[in-house]
Amino acid sequence: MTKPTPDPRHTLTLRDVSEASGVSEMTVSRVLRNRGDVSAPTREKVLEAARALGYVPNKIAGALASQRVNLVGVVIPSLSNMVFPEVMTGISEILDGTGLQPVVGVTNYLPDREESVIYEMLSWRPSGMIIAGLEHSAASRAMLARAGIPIVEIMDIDGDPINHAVGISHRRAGRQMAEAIIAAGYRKIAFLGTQMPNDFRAKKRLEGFEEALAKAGLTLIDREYYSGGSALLKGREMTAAVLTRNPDVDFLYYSNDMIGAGGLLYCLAQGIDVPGRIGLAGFNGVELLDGLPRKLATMDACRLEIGRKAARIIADAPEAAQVEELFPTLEPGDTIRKS
Amino acid sequence: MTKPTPDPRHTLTLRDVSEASGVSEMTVSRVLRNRGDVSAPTREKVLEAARALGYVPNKIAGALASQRVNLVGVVIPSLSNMVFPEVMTGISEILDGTGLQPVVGVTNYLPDREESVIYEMLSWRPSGMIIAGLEHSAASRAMLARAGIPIVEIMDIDGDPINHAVGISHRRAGRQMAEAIIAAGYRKIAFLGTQMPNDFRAKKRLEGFEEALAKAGLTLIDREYYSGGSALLKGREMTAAVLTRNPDVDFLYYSNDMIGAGGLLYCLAQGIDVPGRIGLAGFNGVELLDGLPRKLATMDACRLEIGRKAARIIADAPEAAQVEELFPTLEPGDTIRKS
DNA sequence: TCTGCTACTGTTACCGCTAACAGCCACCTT
DNA sequence: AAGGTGGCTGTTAGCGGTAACAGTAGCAGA
Repeated sequence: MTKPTPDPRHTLTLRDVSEASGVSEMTVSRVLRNRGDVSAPTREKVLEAARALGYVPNKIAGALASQRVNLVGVVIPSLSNMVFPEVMTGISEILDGTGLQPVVGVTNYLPDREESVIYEMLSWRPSGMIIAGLEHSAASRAMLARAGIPIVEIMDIDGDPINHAVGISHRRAGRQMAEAIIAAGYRKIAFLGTQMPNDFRAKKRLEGFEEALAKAGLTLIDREYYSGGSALLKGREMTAAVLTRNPDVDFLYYSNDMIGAGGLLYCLAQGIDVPGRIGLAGFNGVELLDGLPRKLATMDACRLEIGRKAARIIADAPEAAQVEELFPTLEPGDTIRKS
Repeated sequence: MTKPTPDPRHTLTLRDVSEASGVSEMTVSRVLRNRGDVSAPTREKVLEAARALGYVPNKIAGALASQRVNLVGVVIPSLSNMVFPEVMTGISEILDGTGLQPVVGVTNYLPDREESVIYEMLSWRPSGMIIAGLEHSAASRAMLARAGIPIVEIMDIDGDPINHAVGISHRRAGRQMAEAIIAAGYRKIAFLGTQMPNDFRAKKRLEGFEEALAKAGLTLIDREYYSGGSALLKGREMTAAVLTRNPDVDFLYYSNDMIGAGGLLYCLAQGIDVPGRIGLAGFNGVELLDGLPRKLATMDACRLEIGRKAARIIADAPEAAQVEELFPTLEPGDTIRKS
């Protein structure tokens, strides 16, 4: 319970260290950054003084003078989604070796908020930006395009990137899942997903899904949306609703694993034969699924790898814009009949 | 797929806007910050020019000149924990109205990493710092103490804060849970938790728990630790292991809800009578629990409120150090016998 | 002995913005 | 008419570092 400032003096600057060690500020700066030649004894003296004083460099001044900022902005829609923390892990993993540091901004799926987060971040002149999705306001795109730094849009590649992009085709992912379901013999298929008008990737998956259904002469026999609340619980509730409305449905396609898991638990509790009577599938490949009584069919979104590749692009800052497509694998689990 | 810099010129500065609008840089600065008196026509002209050019202010220069940084450092052990995203929500909620902005740093429960994250953050001279836990290296404590900004340690209050603190007593939480369990008539109690040597809060809960057991003349009849992997799955596995070793155990106390949920699913699948034959309890009150077939007993850690209060302290920057204790409520759910 | 080079340290001029203060003008006031 | 007074705009001097360049000393080679 000490006071925050035990020492009444001003915050320390290079000058303080310089005076304490008897060399110029420039030499102190060199020692602290490990740049240029400094004799061993001087270096020792300086480090000693800096340590004794508890000096912490001022990066604001440093960045202004050197025109270099070791920050990478990362803009994502949500932290509670389970998927973005994993992307962050991939990013940190790569950035850790480069002296670059990620700074996270959260948009809550709101375009306005995204715009202000981007603006705020750019005003700190980061070395690069990583942003989820390809859909941004015109102003956001313009800001990013003229920032003069590498921009990487992640998660999705179905669209026109500002600069670089790393992700999967959600449209294709939806299509693939539909094809697998149809091949397994299911015909009365329902969709259950988020209401969120701004979850463009879920929307694209559904588009691809319906496209493939149409090609097989099928249409969704029901759809159910939710927003907010406990995803697991919503999964149960929505599943109950669909099964009541359409007792003859034979497949439930969920827009994410969490609600899929809720649905699975519900079906099992009802004693429904899964995957015989009803099949289930989600999307994402969250590790949570490993602990369920039965393994939910899903598709891995390559989150870790997306984070890694995006960070690598920022670190390398290649001249030419690149688009890296990753290919998610369909994991049939135990909730789709073996055809 | 445009190039990142459509315009070959240097990045824009106040001077560019000033020239474009025919007024001094100072006036532009005033308009852009909404500070001081500027005539309506001038303001219009400046805003127009800034918008047309796509000017984004340089906060680095601004911060250096004004000695004010609208950043709040938030240091947490992990993002995938489910608990910290909620704390972040509380923080953002309050900070949103103040012009302050949170910047997250993740330590992965490593003291060394915590130290460097703190150092890095302080070097940006934030307006305040929010840090999880009371246990930090001597160097970390020293840096924070002499930073001259409000420091709020969150989650825990069993210890000696550097400055402010907001949290619950985990020792007391453990004790309370033990008392409830004993009161319900359980006697053969086992603990299942994380191995993590640096999860001090889980450790304190266990201490409090054992303390209360001891007072009733009981000791844990078994304990099982894990690290890494899917918590839900680990919960199943550990539960199986404990039940095999000690078929007569009658209560399983989990260090978090996720493994508790795994244990619950396992017990239900085995047809074990919960809470008759075996009782279960976790810790945290994660919303996931709402979707389980049966509601797991738990204790709410007040995460949202902790985030809010911490942010409020930073925003108000009170002179006197304050310690705010919150009191978690025990939610018996359906997995403890009604005594 | 003088030159040239290397190893080390210091000096100067900013980086882009803002605090503080200094005008200037129109309009009152007395 | 002299002296406020407020509204608006500009000037100056940094903020705390770093790039670029300028010494200085010591030593090897010619």
